[in-house]
Amino acid sequence: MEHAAELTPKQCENVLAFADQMPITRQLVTLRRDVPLDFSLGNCRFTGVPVHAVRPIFKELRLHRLMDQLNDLAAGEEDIIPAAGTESATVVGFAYHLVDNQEKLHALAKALRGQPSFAFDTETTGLNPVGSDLVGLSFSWRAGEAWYVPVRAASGDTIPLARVMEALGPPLRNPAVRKCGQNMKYDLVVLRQAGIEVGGVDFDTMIASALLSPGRSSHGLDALALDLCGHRKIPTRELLGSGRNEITMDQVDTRRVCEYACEDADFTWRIKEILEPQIESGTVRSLFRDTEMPLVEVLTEMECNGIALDAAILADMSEMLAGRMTELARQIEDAAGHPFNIDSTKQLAEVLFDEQGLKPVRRTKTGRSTDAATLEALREQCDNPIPNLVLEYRELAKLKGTYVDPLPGMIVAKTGRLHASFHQTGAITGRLSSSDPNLQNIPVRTEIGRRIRGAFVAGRPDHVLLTADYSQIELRVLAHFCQDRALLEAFRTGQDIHTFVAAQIHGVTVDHVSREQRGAAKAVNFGIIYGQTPFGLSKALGISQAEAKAFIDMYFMRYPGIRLFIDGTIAEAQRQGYVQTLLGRRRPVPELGSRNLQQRALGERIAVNTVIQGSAADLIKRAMVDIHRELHAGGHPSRMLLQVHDELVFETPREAVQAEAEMIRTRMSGALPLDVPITVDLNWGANWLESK
DNA sequence: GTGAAGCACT
DNA sequence: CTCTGGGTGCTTCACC
Repeated sequence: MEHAAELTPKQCENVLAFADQMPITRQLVTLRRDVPLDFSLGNCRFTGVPVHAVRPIFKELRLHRLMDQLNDLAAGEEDIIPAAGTESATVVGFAYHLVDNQEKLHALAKALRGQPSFAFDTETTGLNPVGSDLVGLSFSWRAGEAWYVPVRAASGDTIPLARVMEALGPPLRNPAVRKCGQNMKYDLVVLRQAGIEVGGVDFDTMIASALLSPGRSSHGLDALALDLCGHRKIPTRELLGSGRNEITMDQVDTRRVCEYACEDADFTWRIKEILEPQIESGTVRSLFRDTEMPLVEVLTEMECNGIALDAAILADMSEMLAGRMTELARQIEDAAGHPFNIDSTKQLAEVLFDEQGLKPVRRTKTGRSTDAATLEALREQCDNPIPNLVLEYRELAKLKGTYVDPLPGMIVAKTGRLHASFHQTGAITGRLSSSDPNLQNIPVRTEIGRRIRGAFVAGRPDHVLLTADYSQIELRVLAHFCQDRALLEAFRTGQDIHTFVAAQIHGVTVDHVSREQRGAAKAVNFGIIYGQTPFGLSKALGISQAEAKAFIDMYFMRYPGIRLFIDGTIAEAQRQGYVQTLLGRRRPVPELGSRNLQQRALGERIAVNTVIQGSAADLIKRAMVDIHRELHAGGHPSRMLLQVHDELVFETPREAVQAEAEMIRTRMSGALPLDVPITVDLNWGANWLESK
């Protein structure tokens, strides 16, 4: 028997190398009969090789066509999977089962009901869980063994979805059966749309990894399987292709999806077995168990809820912006004397600096900067109209291209709403991030930008959007950490903190503080959080560096506790190599070990900022979990829609808004016990703009 | 496809 | 003398 295959010489080399180092303990499964094979790969010839020795070679090299041929060869030996409990200790292999009839389905469901815990994964038609359809589910509760249940396939019969849900729904819902998964929120959203609310959400490997190894570059399953298990997973690209030829999972041959999906569940289980003991014995146990894992379900619900958008408002804005941008473009090109692409920084730099003779302010890595700060400086230094026109053009282009035009197209047809993704491991500090679309950077600063917020509306009759903002949360966290008496006192007496600080620094009473004095105090207050330098402050306030330095010195003299906190935090980071937030979230700060002065300064800023920003993130996460529980306890009609770092947005019936606001205020201000009061500002209205 | 520049938010 | 605020995600251009 000879099976020729088109292999590159390099692949042949790999096969031979792999076959050579294939110890007998790497045999995947024990075949009932050995079928010696003679075959050739390219110009390499193999003779008398047992099937079971060649299978792992093909598998490791992802030679699916050859695997198919091999399976044909071994026809009649389908049942090569050792029955439970019979596998020998030397078998370290893969036993992946395709559940393609009712009997197998019921056997699986029965097995799942009997497990104290299992890993599961879903395959879908898309990357965004809302609006994607379920293609199949995979399960595993023992390393090396997994099951795949197709519910939607390109070819071949599948068991009707209703039957699958009937069988698998009970074990999935059962809170007594602990579930683990990789990025479980994704699967929870998918299954919720299929009518299943998964219970017993217990262990997310992605989140565990993020807490245990915050310095890792990736917490993806592929990376974890490689690093923790030494296993190179089938790349998704191999099933779906890439670019214009990309297909969806429901178009892939079910047997190949089975291999892929089972591998996901299998390795999720193996990784959970590795990480769980580390979580349970480590300092992050409570953070993981009491905050991050419960938050998975909160975010699942937020994503399913989505937020309504008034597309007509944005359509009007788009037209208005287009008109104004055309006008600006014409004026810019008139001034330049010829048409050019204003969006191109390279072309703009040529116009400004080569043709118009303006003096470059700052260099970028590749050329001369044309950013907003540069254009503002150019506007001041000459009467050329172009910088100012470009500034306005840029503002409008940003709003139109990033928000006004794309957002309406992202409304999910089935719900009529926007469903952003919130990423729990997105930010190294512990903050959430948002994407597809990012609803955490909707404009608010400029008048025209704010109008976009007006398009985010309460989507149900007689409802309002209710927003709850932590007031000065990072400064309160700072006050809590540094225990500076003056700062604590300011918050305890309910002062406007910037006015208060300005009054203390200038030695006047709060009612004698000028606008400028308050603005300067505010800039310094924020600067402390971000690790600002005299240079940065002087730029922010338009004062000299000497003045800025004097102001900062005065600040630290007035609040010596802050200086001690900053120095102590940096020293701790140097000693331990990492910093820690209120709830014990860690972040390594390797920059502090750098020989580069600039890098070390960055490390110092990172250390201080992470403690403050990360602790504020801990706080709002706790509040979200508490509020979610209260909402589910019953009697509360509000839905949580968005989180924007220090703000939560809810949709609430107008008649209940007062009571809901008070409940939310209580939960948010009581989320964690700080040594300063935590105040929450609540506002509501028909849209996000009115509720601010 | 990838990196850089620029900019929206907190 | 040089550098000079933490953390994200998205769009566009330019280049490979």
